[in-house]
Amino acid sequence: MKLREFAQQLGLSPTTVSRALSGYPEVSEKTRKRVAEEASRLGYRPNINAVRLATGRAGAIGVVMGRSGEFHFSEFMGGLAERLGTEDIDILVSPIDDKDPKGEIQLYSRLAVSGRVDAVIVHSPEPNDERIALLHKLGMPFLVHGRSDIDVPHAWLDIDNEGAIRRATSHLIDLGHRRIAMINGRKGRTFSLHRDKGYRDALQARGIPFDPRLVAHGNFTDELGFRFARSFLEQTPRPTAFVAGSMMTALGIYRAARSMGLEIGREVSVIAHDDVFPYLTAENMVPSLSATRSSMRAAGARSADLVLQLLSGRPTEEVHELWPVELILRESTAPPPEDA
Amino acid sequence: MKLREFAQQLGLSPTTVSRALSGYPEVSEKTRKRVAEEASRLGYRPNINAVRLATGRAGAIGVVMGRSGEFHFSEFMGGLAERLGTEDIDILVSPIDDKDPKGEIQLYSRLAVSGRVDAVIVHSPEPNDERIALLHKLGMPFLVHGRSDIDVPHAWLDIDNEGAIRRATSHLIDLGHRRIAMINGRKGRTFSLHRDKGYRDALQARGIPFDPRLVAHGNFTDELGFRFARSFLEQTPRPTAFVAGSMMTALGIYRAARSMGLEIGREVSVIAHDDVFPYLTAENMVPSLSATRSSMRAAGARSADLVLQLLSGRPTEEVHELWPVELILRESTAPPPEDA
DNA sequence: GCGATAATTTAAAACGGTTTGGCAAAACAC
DNA sequence: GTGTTTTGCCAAACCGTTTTAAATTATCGC
Repeated sequence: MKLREFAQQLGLSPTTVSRALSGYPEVSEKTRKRVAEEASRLGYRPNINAVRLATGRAGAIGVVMGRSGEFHFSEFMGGLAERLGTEDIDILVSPIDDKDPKGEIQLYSRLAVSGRVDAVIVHSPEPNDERIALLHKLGMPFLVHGRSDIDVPHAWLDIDNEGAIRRATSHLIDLGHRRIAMINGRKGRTFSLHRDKGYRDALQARGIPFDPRLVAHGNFTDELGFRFARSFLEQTPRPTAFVAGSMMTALGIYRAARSMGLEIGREVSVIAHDDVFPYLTAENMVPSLSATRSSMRAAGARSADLVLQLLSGRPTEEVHELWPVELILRESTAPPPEDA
Repeated sequence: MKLREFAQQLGLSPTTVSRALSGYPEVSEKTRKRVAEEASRLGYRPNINAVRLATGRAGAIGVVMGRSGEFHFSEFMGGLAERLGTEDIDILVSPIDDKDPKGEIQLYSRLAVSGRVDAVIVHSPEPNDERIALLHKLGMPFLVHGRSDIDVPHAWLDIDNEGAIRRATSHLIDLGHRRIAMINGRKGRTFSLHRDKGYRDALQARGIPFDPRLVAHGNFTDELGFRFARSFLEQTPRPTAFVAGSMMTALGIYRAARSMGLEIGREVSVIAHDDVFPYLTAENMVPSLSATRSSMRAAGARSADLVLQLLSGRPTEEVHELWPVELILRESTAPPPEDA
């Protein structure tokens, strides 16, 4: 049913009906109520594409999905979708080929120009992120999940990676560890840099020299966790503790330690970052995994909120949110063995 | 820039330009080429919402995302997005609260009525799936990822769950196992039923009685894998082998076996289904995991293809695809120990 | 009860394309 | 050279809303 017919049945003009449904003040309460009732009775729904054309709004926000190791992606999306489910806003997913770094910037460009989204979310930014510069230049509203040092105003939601890793590392030092390895995320991403900084600062605060041979960067996969952990553990003296970037990395570290006959929580301590997944929990690992924790799903939900705020006019400079990260100690952390 | 202005610059009518860009035959090759060139030179792009309004097409396909344990979701989405990236079709993600089974059918209903999608993808169907009946009734094109026994024509893409599990189970029997436990997916889903059938048939073919105490159903989480495996292994006599529904389940089983001092690949054999994730690979587990394997990402990409075919008029009855599943034997499977 | 003001409602013009039906010009048959 | 097709292009109608500007009706002060 079209607006025209519907309005006719009500004995009103299309204008009034439209205003009534959109909650404009120029229509009397009585009329509004009648319109709302009849609409649900007769099942009238405005044609979404006509609305979008007329308003110039796309009614969607864009999310760019990387190709590799994005297991936290569905959690973030879940949160996003959860929050947006009640609004009339869609989520538009675009894929990006990780291997072609040029392609990504083009993709954002297309996304912005195409008018299919009202805003986009940028993930895993870099300190000087081209995408942010581009979106700002194009005037497309966007929220950064993470942060950037770039000299361009941008709204962001980030977790306190630096503080989390500083605390985790400090805790390991408190326990007596001196050789602490760090398996971090992809080089060049802001969150990796922040984590690096937290790690270094914690060491420095206790006068422990930084050893580049104990730090590795890479995607959050079980395989890299294993390979890096393995190569670190083959050094002499070997590290007595690990700080790791993800649950998958932690799985790899557990595996590596086990493959070398080392007992986690006694000979090797591990703290990893946990994004909180329903299908793999730090608490259930054996031994249970000490973790810095922050819910990816919650971040997704909040991101949706913030984007909506941006779209309804809240100034970019106001939208900065830094979330604290919990440190949860479990069995995988303990003082180093006597002989280490 | 609008079509009007663009056409004017070319000295053509909007009609001709529109046709030229859409590849209609009524326009000469020379003109078409000129239009295409100028379009990219001047950066003209049709307004997507105007196109959608005029054509009545939504230009998007819908995917409903469950809330729990959906770690394979991002892989499927990745495949989908990859294939759809080249088309002018968006992916629209809608969330569903798993706890409210009534909500899901309503969501599909809204999705279909709202006109925001041209087609939807239905996941993890049941033998008599309400959603399928609904979509058929509403005349909304849809592709089922999985299959249903329902008496309603539906296009589907499925993997041969039954055959895969039959082979896996048979292989374990060949190795000498007699007490084989099965940790399957959620009860009531077609794929779980198919796997159950494959399991039972394999047993029956060898005259091994079916023991309901060796079968469990539930979400694909590490935790459930652990709990079920643990309780099975506490039985006497205990099972000597496991067939499991997912990588996460396998992690749980590994953990359970280890927690009871049992060696996987010697005292306990395991075969799990592997959807192929970049961040967690069966080959890298210790011991490496024997698996039935089928790429979720490939299924996503192919699903996109099939949906496009449906939309361009291919009859539903023709769109049925059953994918064979590889069985890859690694270290986690071996003959049962002598004393078992 | 009248003019002024406020509260409602409406007709018509966007929004930016696609598509139908028609009309010249060019190509063809004879 | 005439009548018939075919080819290439165009004017106008249409898709279903929102929104602007104007018209109507209700309310109010006096």
